[in-house]
This record gives sequence, C-alpha cells and structure tokens, in this order.
Amino acid sequence: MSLTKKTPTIQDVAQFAEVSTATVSRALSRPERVSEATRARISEAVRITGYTPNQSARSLRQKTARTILVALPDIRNPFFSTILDAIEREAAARGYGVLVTNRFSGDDSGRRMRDYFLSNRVDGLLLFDGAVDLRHLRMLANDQSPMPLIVVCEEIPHAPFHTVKTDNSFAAERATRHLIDLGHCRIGHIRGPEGNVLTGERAGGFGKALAEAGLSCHPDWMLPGRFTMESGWAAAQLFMALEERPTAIFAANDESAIGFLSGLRQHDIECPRDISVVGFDDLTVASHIWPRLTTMRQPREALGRIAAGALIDLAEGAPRSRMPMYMVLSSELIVRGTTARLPRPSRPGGPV
Amino acid sequence: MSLTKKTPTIQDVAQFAEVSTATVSRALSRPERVSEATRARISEAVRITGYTPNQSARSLRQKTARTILVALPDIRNPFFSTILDAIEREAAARGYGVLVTNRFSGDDSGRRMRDYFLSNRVDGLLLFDGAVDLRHLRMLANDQSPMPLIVVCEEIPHAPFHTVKTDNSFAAERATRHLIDLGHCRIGHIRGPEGNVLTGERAGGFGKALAEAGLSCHPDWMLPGRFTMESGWAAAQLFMALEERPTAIFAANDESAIGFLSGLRQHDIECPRDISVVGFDDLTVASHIWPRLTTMRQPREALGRIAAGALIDLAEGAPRSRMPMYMVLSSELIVRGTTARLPRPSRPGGPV
DNA sequence: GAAATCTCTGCAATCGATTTCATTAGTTTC
DNA sequence: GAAACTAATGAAATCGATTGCAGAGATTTC
Repeated sequence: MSLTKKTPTIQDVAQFAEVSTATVSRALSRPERVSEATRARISEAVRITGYTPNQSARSLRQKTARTILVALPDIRNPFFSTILDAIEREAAARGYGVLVTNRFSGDDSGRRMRDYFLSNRVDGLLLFDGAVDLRHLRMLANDQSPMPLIVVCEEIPHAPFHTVKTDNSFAAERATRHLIDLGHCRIGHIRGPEGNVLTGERAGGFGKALAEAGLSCHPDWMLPGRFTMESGWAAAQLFMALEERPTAIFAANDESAIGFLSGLRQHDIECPRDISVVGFDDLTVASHIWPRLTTMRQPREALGRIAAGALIDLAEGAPRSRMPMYMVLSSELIVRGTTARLPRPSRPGGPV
Repeated sequence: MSLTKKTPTIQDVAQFAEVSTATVSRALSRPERVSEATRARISEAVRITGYTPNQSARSLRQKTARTILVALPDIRNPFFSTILDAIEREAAARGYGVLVTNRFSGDDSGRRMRDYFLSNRVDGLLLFDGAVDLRHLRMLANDQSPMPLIVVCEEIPHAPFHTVKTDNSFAAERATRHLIDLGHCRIGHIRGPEGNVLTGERAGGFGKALAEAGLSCHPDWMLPGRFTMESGWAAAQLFMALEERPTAIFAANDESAIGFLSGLRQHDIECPRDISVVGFDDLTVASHIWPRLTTMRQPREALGRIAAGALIDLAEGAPRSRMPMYMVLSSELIVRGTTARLPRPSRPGGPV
C-alpha cells in the first residue's frame, strides 16, 4: 500500500489479472469474447483494485462523450423541471450524463453549443430554445452525418431538424372550446411573448375555436404576456381597465394564468364566479392553488423521456431516414375549479 | 475541400501555421510565451480551420474535466431551479460545464457520484442531497487532497465537508417571532420530512422563538409535512379536524404553505382573516398567489453562485485550510399578505 | 569578448483507454 | 490426417492534446 494512492487504471487491472489491457477492455465491453476463466479473474481484479474506466480516455479514442446537452431558454421556469427530470432518468438508464446550459446573456449561445460538439464534450443536443442563433449549429450537420439534435417543445422555421413537441394549436383549440361549451361567448386570451412560435400556435388555436363557433375576439381582449406570472399579473391590470370585459380567458400558459388570477383577486374579482380561466401546461402548482386551475396538461414526463431516448438513438447511429423525425404528443384537458358554466340571467332553465 | 470534412485538430492548425503542435498549444493557453508574429499566424490558422480544442484529449492529459456535478434530491422542486441557474451562470463564466443528476431510485447514488469522479468526468461536486450514502464518497478524499465537494443547503452530520447554507434555525426563529409580534399565541408548525436536517433546524428555531416568548406549542399543532404542496394540503385536512385550532402557522417551506392555504380555502377558512401563515424559501410563485405569501427569503441566487465559485476554486487547487469551509448566508423576512395582526376582541384598543 | 541569461521553438513522451492485426491452440470437416 | 475454421489472447498503434527537456539565437553582464 503506497502513500500516494492513485486511481487505478486498466493497466493495474491487467497486471493484477495477469492478462493484457486488451483483454481487460474486451472483458468489460464484450464479455462473450473472453473465456469464462479469464473473465472471472478480471472481474475479481476490477473488484479488488476498484477500477472505473477513465471516461476521457474512452471518449478520446471512441469519439463519443456519453453525454447529452440540454439547452434551455430559462432554467428557472418550472415547466422545464419535470422534463429535465425525465431526461436525466432516461439518460442515466442508458449510461449517459446530462449537461445543462441556460440561454446566455449575449447571443453567443449558438457558438457555445457548437463548441460543446466540436470539443467532443457531448454527443447530442436537446434544444428547448427556439431563439438560438443557428448559423453556428448548421455547420455541424452535413448530409453524411446529420448532427444529433432534437428540437423539443419548440419549432424552428425553415430548418429541417428532428422535433418532439405537443399539439399546441389543437390543444389551444380544445381549451377554448371548453370555455365555449360552458356558454362563454366573450372570451379573451393572454398571449405568450411576441416572436415565439408557441405564442403563435396557441393564439392560432384560440382563434380557430372562436371562428368555428361563430365568435370573434375583440382586439382589446388579446392581452400581451410573456409566459411569466409577472406578465399575467400585468394582464389583470389591463383587464380591469377594459370597458367591456370578457367572461373567460384562455391563458397561453399556467404561469400567466396564475399571475392573472392573483391580479384579479386583488380587485375582488372572483373566479370562477365572475370569470373563467384556462391555463396551459399543468404545472404542479396548478392543482395546488385555489380554485384549482383548469388547464391543458402537456405530457412533460413523456416529452422528456421520448426526446432523450430518441436523441441517444440518434447519437448511437440509429438507422436514420432521410426525413427529419417529427413527433407530436397530445395534450389533455384537465377540468378543475377555475372554469364554470356562465350563468345566463336572461334565459331561464340554466344548469341545475 | 475533401468530401469527409473532419473536425480540425491541433495538428491541422500547426501545419497551417507552419509551427509545431507544442507552439499552438502554448499560443492558446499562455500567449505571452509565444512571439507576437507566431501568435498572429496561429490565430489566423485557428480562425481559418475553425479549430476547437478536443476536451477529451485535454482532460486525459491534464486530469481535469472542466465540469462540475450537481446532485439534487429532486430536480422537480422549483426551489432548486434558481440555484441551478446561478450555478450554471457562474460555471459558464469560468469555462466549466454543469452536469446534473437526480437522486436515483435505488440507493446507488453514492456509487454513481463516485464513478463520476473516478472516471474523470467531473472535477467537483455540489451536493444538495443529504440522504446520499456517503461510504462511496469518503474513499475519494484523503488528507493529501480532499475531494472537491461542497454540501449546499444541507448538512451531513459528523462529516467534515465544506458547506454553504443558510441560517435555517435563526430564520425559522425570525419567522415565528413575526407571528408572535402580530399578537398570535396559538401557533402551529408544518414540519418537513422526518429525518431531514432542515426539518430539525427549522422546527428547532420555531420552538426556540416560542419558548423565548413564553409560549408553548400543543403537540397536535405540529403537523407532519414533506416539503410538498401535496403534504401542505394534507396538513390542512388535519388542521380542520383539530378541536382547538392555532391562529397562525409557520410552514417549513413555501410549497407546504401554498398547499396548506389551498386546503384551507376549500373549507372557507380565509387567510389572513382567520389564520396567518408564514412560509420559507420565497419561491417565485410565493409572490404571485393571493394573498401573497409572507415568507423567509433564502438568497438562492447567492447560494448557487457562491457554492459554484467556491467549488471551482477548490477544484483548481485554491489554497486550502485544514478546516472545512462553513459558510452561512442569512435569510430575510418578506412580509406580504398572509400574515396579519390578530384581532383581540377581548381587549380594547387594538391596532387602528 | 566570454559567460550567463533569456526568449522562442520543436521533439518526443505522456495521459488511459480501444481496436486492428497477428499468433497460438484447439476443433471441425472431408 | 491435412485443410479450414474458430476462439482466446497479446503487441502495438491510435485518439488529440499538454508539457518536460533541450537547443538555437539573441541579449545582457562583467
């Protein structure tokens, strides 16, 4: 036992088991190619020495990092946490590590991601950030070997990337129809940030549902938002200032819905008595505020699991078709306490 | 231009600039040791070839991964997201990547963390999970070179690790005193999960504040919790079943406070009219529910930034003292809408 | 003006694994 | 029983950077 106990290498194992390093390597990666006796000796040697393969050396030789990169626009958004959990779980199960990056203040995030690839630190990228500058990333892909990249919960126009997302437009339509079915005909919308693809999709579905019901939306009822609780609160202030107010609101996500509801309660507007609200996402907190938030649930666990699994398949050279994969998961309406049938004082015979 | 455009290596740069690889390496890491003319030629060559150093090769040679590992007990908890953001920011600024792992279903998380070290994938560990099996980790540290590990927002008894945390006990005391100052004398507590260090610290501070005010806490008023909204909701049901109810509650964290409040509203208990509630953490959502939650704010951004900075210092071999670092940040009482002066019908001359 | 010092650069070893190729021994085939 | 396989193993090259050492010039010192 020496004083300076170094971390054991494959050399140490080989020496201990009285075989060559080649045999040790094989015993560990393809055990069936090594005789049973040798394999047993090597297992023992590994146990005794406490050997763990050096990932840097392996990466260098094999040109794979066994790591994926997750690029988020804003880690702080709780929407991502469940997805991240699922990604980490799936990746770990397949022996991969998960590196995370947040959108950088400057617009050099594209360069950073490219460098992660070029420096052989990651094998694939899950991109949740539609606003990233793609020029740097494009150069990584060529027709021979497309870069393992999956865009998740986002869409990048005119760029042929693999995509895993939900049916935003359809889900928004469904959410809006729920309000219509409850008898509402003055329905407003809290939008997401301008320029965001999801904002467009959800506002589009909202508009479509209204149109199909023969309703229209007063321009003043399209309230600006930024997917944050803060912006939902601000929307409530705008709402209060309206001359004629809608009786229902479809918020582009749960956070703006929650902020909106708080903003209204401050002014003694009661939900669902005075207004119905539908959110989008089904954050954990959505079912733990009161009234509990009616919302479109996105299958976040599945999104993360499927995206991570597909990315690793890609990175490990799964047979790739010429077309980029485009996977759409469906959302589910969760009716809770923030939506109610519109009382119609003018007509008799309302709901019991 | 060949068909198979490989990623450029230091060899390519050296060839292009007509120098040796040694000179290229030096030009990039210690520019002052290379003549200006050569440096310029090399910069140009790097630009033209689009060279990025291969991190695997560098890691192998330098035995350094330029990556830190963040081990969380539950990524989904929004408490961590802001901290994670700060960590990522600090790490990125210093050229480090951030790997995240969640607690594993089995109890092999200790082994996984050890393997991350042993396989040379990470240079340091930020440990947020007090429940990890430390046997595997201990063997990494020896007196010559203590493992770069910082326990954050947690404490591991009888283990001499560097620690960055907040003044939980004192903060709990402060929160409780706030309730006492408002005239409450029947005060209950929603506890964290049993066996958790933070649970003990916060319950301890709570008890201390009561004792100092000459108050005592009915055992039935110590409601069990698990730091989740779900458990806060459950606590509300227990609360409703009490024969004699407290007029104020100090919840061990915001999530249980939020769940508790929702649970009460379901039963038409109004806050702060009927009960005052103080939380702990100041999650983003705490100020966006209504009434806005009074809470002890933990400096999460600072926690993350400081812990990450200190860890990287450690990993880069900062002069280490014999004693483990023990850094305690202070929390701040944020008074919002869920706490109010207790009306005292019996005594005249209350607050205006 | 010789010795000492400094600046710049290249050669070659090194990090620790994987993998190609060659070799030996044992087994099957006809 | 010779030819043709098959299985098990080792020697050595390889991945792409960093770095100790040495040497060539240039500059300073006395």
